[in-house]
Amino acid sequence: MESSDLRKAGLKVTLPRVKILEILAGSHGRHLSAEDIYRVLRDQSEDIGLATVYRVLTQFEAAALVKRHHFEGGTAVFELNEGEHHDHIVCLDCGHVEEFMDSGIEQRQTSVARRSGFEIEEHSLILYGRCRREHCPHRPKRG
Amino acid sequence: MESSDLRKAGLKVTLPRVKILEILAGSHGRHLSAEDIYRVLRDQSEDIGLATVYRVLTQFEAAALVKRHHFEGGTAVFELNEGEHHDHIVCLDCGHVEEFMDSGIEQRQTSVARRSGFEIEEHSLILYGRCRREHCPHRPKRG
DNA sequence: ATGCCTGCAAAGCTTTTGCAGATGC
DNA sequence: GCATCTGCAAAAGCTTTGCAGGCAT
Repeated sequence: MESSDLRKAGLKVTLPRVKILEILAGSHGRHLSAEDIYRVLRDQSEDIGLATVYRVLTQFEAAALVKRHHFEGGTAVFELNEGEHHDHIVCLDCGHVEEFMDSGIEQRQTSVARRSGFEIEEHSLILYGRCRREHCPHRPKRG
Repeated sequence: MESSDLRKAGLKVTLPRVKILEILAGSHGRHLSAEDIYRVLRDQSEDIGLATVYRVLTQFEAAALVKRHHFEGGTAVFELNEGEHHDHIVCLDCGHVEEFMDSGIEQRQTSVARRSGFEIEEHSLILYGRCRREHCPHRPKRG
């Protein structure tokens, strides 16, 4: 994920865009909100406005460079679009997010939709639960 | 769905609450936003504030009288909680919502979660597609 | 040089909250 | 009578937009 991807998407290679891509790439699968990214930028002493973060993320989404998700709680989170589709399990205690893909679920979705006379364009599947790990601090906020 | 349900939930039987229950019950499965309900109330010349609609819906949700869903677009929609669980297919053209339940999907969700070390508390599954019906006007706004 | 980008501030939209008065039980 | 409830208006939270200047190509 680099500058060439920006060019390919018809976007000029600018500092904010490159920085935001880097942050998403370095998030190790964590799903970041606009505010999260903005905070990281400030920590790096980058002079980039929150509005720009939103604008860039929206452009990235339109260019299919990132995916936007609406987990519980009003704020959207973003992750790099690595190509292969997956769904999410979110821990209600610690906010930890795990990704999964189950072709059985995908298939049944398609047939359920067809049975109802729909042609699926996309879907959103989010499981909410408890991960019960040692590191899980039973705090409801994302770390 | 009547006054007794309110009492059972520890809520006083007041005009706004009864009216809102009625509107949800009379929506024939349509999923209404707070604003939708507020509009219906105004049409009925009921002098009930939008803040009250939100408050009542939140209380109803806590009392498990209604379910809240976040379909695409920032606004939440509500439906009566009739007991049996189901998921949703939303038409991207006309906003038509169909409900479904597939025990195969439910089962696989549980096993996928267990495999990841989670215990599922709840889930959100929404399919987005095109219903392609005669009545489907290809307009993106909810009718 | 030109047109796309950005920062800032202000606005937009949905939802929540504070408060004084009203209402159910 | 007393606690709960409601209307209004104001605030809050997330996100978008207008505008004037800045930067990539």
